[in-house]
Amino acid sequence: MSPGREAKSGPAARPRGTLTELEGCVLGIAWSRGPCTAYVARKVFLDSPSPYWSGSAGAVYPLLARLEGRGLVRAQAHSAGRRASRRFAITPRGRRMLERWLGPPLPAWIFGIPMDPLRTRMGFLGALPARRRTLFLAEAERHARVHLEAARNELAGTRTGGDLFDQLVSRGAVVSLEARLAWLSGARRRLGRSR
Amino acid sequence: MSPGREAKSGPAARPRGTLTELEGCVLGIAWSRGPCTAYVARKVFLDSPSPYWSGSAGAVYPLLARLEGRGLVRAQAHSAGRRASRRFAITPRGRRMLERWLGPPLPAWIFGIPMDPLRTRMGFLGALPARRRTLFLAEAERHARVHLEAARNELAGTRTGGDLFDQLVSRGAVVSLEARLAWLSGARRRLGRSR
DNA sequence: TGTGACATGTAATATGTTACATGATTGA
DNA sequence: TCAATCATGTAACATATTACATGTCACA
Repeated sequence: MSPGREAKSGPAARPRGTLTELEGCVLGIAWSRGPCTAYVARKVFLDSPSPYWSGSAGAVYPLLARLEGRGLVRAQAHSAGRRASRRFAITPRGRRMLERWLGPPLPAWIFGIPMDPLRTRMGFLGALPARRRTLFLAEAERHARVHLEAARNELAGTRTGGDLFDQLVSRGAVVSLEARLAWLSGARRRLGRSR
Repeated sequence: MSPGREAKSGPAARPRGTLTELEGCVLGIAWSRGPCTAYVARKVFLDSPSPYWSGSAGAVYPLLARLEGRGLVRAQAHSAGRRASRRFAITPRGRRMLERWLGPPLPAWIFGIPMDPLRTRMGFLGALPARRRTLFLAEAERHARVHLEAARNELAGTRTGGDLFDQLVSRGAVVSLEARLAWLSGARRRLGRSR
């Protein structure tokens, strides 16, 4: 009945032959964009509306060095203009690892309830005076609408030009934000009634 | 139009007077459960269907020591049976910090598109042969149904006994899993058509 | 008397963040 | 020529994970 728990991808003694989420993601970028520089990979995160990864240089450059050390990408010298640079191409081995990371099978935690900092806070909202609770929900709903709008524009953009899987990703973001907005509205009504 | 980006809570030179998500959460637990031991706080994560935090001892014990050092909780000696133990009670200062963490105002990243490892993978599904893509979606949908069922049971449980905010949290998990399931079904239909 | 669950920690480790340093390119 | 942006890194750091060590309790 209960879906159960399993070790999640993270630091400290990570099993050999696995990838962190960020590593899998960067490897996927190297696959989908073809040979690309570290900065191009960073750009994906820097431009992404999802705040989960910052795309910080301190994450991406060492990560690509790590993937190179494991033989999952290969660096090619590449001179853009006068400046030396390196392009990372996925290797056949990297390709196999990417497929394994994509699954199936997938570790169980992947399917668990995704983290949502708003939901986390909702559980402790009783610690706020009623007036601030109302403000909390109003602010959350306002921002949720803005983000939903942005995600819908993004989806419209991918419909003309992006590939099918980009569309599905954008669609996933939209439905998740729609669900959150609906949930917030429900919470506001619920709390309004029980005031 | 675009919601923009902002520094997220994380390690390295975190601004004074802020809390990580896990710290805020544990502080909230100390508030909602009243004075409680570290193990009670761990239990919340260990028993939670959300895989985001493991509730590992190595996270929670040092975290509570940190909160104590900042004067946000106070440890009371407490002998359960013969064994010495410590109960952590939230202080007035901790209470104020909790309220600040809860917001409003909240940092912008809180409202961003939540992380979803399934959505991340969807973007690279083109790297799999069509047959494995189908398996991926089938497995994902199957697990999604199981988790949704569990979340609905959880929600039913909070309706009889839990407080209002616990209900809202459970409800949030349900709508998020419903949205994900609907999205996965849509993706399966979409990929089936374009085969 | 021993086995397993409960409970409290510590140690070692990999990760990703902020902040910084540096050089190239663009354009006002 | 100066500033801003693009681009490639490195350094210091806090965090949370796994794995381990240890002790207590119930109960068979």
